[in-house]
Amino acid sequence: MFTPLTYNDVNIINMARRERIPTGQRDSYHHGDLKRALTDAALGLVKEKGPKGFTLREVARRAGVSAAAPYRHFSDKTQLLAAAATLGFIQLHETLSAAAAESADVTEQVLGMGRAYVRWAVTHPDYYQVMFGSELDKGDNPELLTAGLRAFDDLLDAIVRCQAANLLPAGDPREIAGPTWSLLHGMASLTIGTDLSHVGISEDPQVMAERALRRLLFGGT
Amino acid sequence: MFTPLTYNDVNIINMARRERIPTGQRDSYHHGDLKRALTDAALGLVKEKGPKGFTLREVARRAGVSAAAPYRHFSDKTQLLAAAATLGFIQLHETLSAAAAESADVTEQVLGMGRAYVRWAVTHPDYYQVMFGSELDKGDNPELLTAGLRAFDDLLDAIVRCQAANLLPAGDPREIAGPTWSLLHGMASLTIGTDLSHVGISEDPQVMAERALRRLLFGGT
DNA sequence: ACCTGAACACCGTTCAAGT
DNA sequence: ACCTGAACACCGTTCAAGT
Repeated sequence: MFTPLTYNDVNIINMARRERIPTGQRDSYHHGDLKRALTDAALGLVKEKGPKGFTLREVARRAGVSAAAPYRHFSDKTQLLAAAATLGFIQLHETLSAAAAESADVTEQVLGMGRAYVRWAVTHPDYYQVMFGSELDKGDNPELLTAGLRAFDDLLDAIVRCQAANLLPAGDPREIAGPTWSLLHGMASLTIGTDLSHVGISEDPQVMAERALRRLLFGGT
Repeated sequence: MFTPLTYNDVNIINMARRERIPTGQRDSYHHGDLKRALTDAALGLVKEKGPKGFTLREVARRAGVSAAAPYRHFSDKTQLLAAAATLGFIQLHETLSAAAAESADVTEQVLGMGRAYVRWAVTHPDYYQVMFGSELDKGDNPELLTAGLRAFDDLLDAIVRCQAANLLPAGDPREIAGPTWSLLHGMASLTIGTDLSHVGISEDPQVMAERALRRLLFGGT
């Protein structure tokens, strides 16, 4: 709605949807899709060891390729990480829009998206850390930026629907989306880092998020 | 109030308050305080290059010592980073308690703390990233954990004062502190990562934080 | 008790050379 | 056009040896 799909998005989305080709079935990548194999391996490595244990050489090893090969497809380590983060944002976007589609009540749509946001984050902590914790230069990577914008647009759309129903004050929806996203991101990130539990807060982040959203947006009790 | 000072805290706090001794003035650390010199160098390095460019060998170099020397004082790189993060939490705590002391109105105290929180975070992005972004095992480092708890207690105390004044619902203050901290942390962290501006939100995070806190806590408009 | 020197097993990145 | 091999300048960490 706010950011139309670009040609690159379509590529990325196709990339995400194409079925996985087991890497062992090819004896050579000369005619295969090494770029894809590398992002796949990167995703697996992030899932296994977290963004901290992510190594370009190990990714190359898993793809069955020399340490120098990735440089034909990514200018450096960060760009490969950015590709992984991009796929994460696409998954998050799909999760959010699916959550919004689950109810006809616009209020319940925002709340459901809030729950879905923290649920996805805490069940995919490694992706989430790559997406937000790795000081990726989003300005440096248009595909990553667009994928992030699409996820944000889900939130924005839900807010606009509430405004249209007079359940939220009219005006620039981003003024509402900013604090909303901050709340969700903060909860997700503090939960993943176990900071909340260290401080004696053990509540389910999903119910915590819903309660807080109710107060923040609709003045609920 | 919730977590009394331990012996270690006192050490850390003294460490933070002691005046800096220029490292060049000693020809040998055999009788000096290498541990202190290392944390000083670490702080400087974090400030210059961010947590990503933080290197144990470079820290040792700056302290004028061999690459192996730090291992007499820190079991590994993470523990030195944790020492830096600990000093960050002490600074944050001092900032927050100072902010709370600026007003007699308890409502204004929480709002002022909120503003102070995001202000400190965005003016010390490198510290903030070390404190929250570097997957430091807080359970692994009691001094870090305690320093973090002390900062959190500032928030908790302010909330308790509002409860006592019947401006917030009675009950476990942590149920209110959780979402509050999440909101502030989310705003700080998205601002530092420039995610908010990428999404078209350019509002001053301090005024954004105050407005959102008003709504979240006091049902303000 | 505290530090150095040298070593080990890794990194990210570059570049000539191969096919 | 795409990949390899070898090299470079780094890391974190360990450990015998020095003072």
